[in-house]
Amino acid sequence: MYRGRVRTTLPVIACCEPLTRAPLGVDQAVTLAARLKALADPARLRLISLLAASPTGDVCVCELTGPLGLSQPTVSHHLKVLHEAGLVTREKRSTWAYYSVVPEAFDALAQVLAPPR
Amino acid sequence: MYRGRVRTTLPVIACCEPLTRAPLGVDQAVTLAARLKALADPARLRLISLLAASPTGDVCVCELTGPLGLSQPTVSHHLKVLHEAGLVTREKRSTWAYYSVVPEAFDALAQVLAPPR
DNA sequence: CGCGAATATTGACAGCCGTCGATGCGTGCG
DNA sequence: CGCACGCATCGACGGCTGTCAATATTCGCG
Repeated sequence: MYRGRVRTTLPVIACCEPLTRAPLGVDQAVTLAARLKALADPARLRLISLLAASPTGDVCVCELTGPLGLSQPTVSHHLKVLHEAGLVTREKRSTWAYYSVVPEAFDALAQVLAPPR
Repeated sequence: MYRGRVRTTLPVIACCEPLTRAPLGVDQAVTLAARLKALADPARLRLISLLAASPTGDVCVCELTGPLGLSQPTVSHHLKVLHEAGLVTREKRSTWAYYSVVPEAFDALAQVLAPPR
């Protein structure tokens, strides 16, 4: 069974060929599903878009709770999930935590989802 | 709140720009998350790859339960989820049901996930 | 040192999800 | 007609998940 969270941060660029090549092994499917699951949430998608839309490319948590309309612990939770999936990076500057997207991860995902032909 | 399944089949090609443009509205985020959530499961990812790997492009349910190691009801359930998300089509021929992938849907997803720059 | 601010962690709770066995439904065949 | 087969649906169950309030942690500053 594939149940059970993937705890450690996923390898920078994870898996596999275009998804529509060979019949995806169990392990690859689990890994890819974990990363997609991290994305498959409205709040996290909006977080990603907010990070990407920033001129500087990184945003501190305090600027994210407002636009999302979620509590600070919840935002921290979502950012942690995204971080563990290797989709964002965290940089702490004194008391503030600045998050930014990892373009390579999204590039890899886009290629995996590339349609046949 | 965004809770609650998206019941009807999603529009053939759903949303939005590259995800890394404008700060994604709530509705768009919910729609996109629904489609990603349909993909974010190991069994369903393997189903997709099995469908895509078929020479004819379509596979009947009876040929899918074996490779996946899941019961027939479970496989039917996953195919239903994929169908409601607009990721696969179903065609019934007498007693058999043949499923195939919808390339346009994956193309759209790949473009939405395209990284910044 | 001690306070305040920004985050992270914990605990709790309600709702969703993947899985299976049992059952229903439609179709072709003898 | 009646049976067998392929598939979908139902009901149930255990585990996971998103959310918040409360609390812990870390850091700068006076």
